[in-house]
Amino acid sequence: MENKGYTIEQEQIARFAKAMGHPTRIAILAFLASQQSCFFGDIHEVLPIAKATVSQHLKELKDAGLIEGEIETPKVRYCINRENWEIARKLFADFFSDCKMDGKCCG
Amino acid sequence: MENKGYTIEQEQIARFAKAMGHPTRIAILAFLASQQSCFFGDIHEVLPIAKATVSQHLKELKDAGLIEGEIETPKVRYCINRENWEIARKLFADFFSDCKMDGKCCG
DNA sequence: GAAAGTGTTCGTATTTTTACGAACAATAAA
DNA sequence: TTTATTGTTCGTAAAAATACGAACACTTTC
Repeated sequence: MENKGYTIEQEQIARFAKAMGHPTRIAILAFLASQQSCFFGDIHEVLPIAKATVSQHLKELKDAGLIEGEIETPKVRYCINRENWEIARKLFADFFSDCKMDGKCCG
Repeated sequence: MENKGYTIEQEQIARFAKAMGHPTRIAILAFLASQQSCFFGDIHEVLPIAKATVSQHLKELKDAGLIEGEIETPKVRYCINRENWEIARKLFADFFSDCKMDGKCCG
């Protein structure tokens, strides 16, 4: 249960990054963000992998908080989790602007 | 060797994200970005893991293009790769702003 | 009730990741 | 030449990630 010396923010950005660390999951997020459709079947249709695998990737994105799922019988609708999406956007933006390098490496 | 239907950008952002998908590597990047030091020994000193493991994480960050290493006998200096850092910054920023959701999920 | 459509879960196999100590290489110092 | 210092590489072990088909659950339709 101990965090091993990393900050909460570092753990959080790593968790988001890890969830985004696979092309399939990036494609899923991009598809959902594009608002073309939110149904599992349509997501599966645009991906070159088995539905069981798609389901698995969706679960990871959900566990990371980037999306949410909701049954809409007989289909399942997945959505970007807007709140966490904004948190992630900000975390990454801040992370990348926190580079103090002004022209060269440290002394 | 085939890309499986994902775009170059999707593959690229996934590659960056994967490299950032571990708290230790986020901590390393933050440390390097903070310009406190660039030497392996100092990086190792602030982390709770064996030097072999630190070296391994550094290699992954280097392979992803986020940092670069240079021998400065008898030490080794690691730096943020500014060019790719900027590419990554932009990729993530664009990715997160590409969410078309205006208030609710898709129809 | 049987059959079809939609996804999830299970079991499994393969690969990758993470972590460590020990051994190694290279230079500098004694 | 021996000894320290600084990191990398090797070998290995354990855990996690990735992918698939088969089986399952649930509703709707026939």
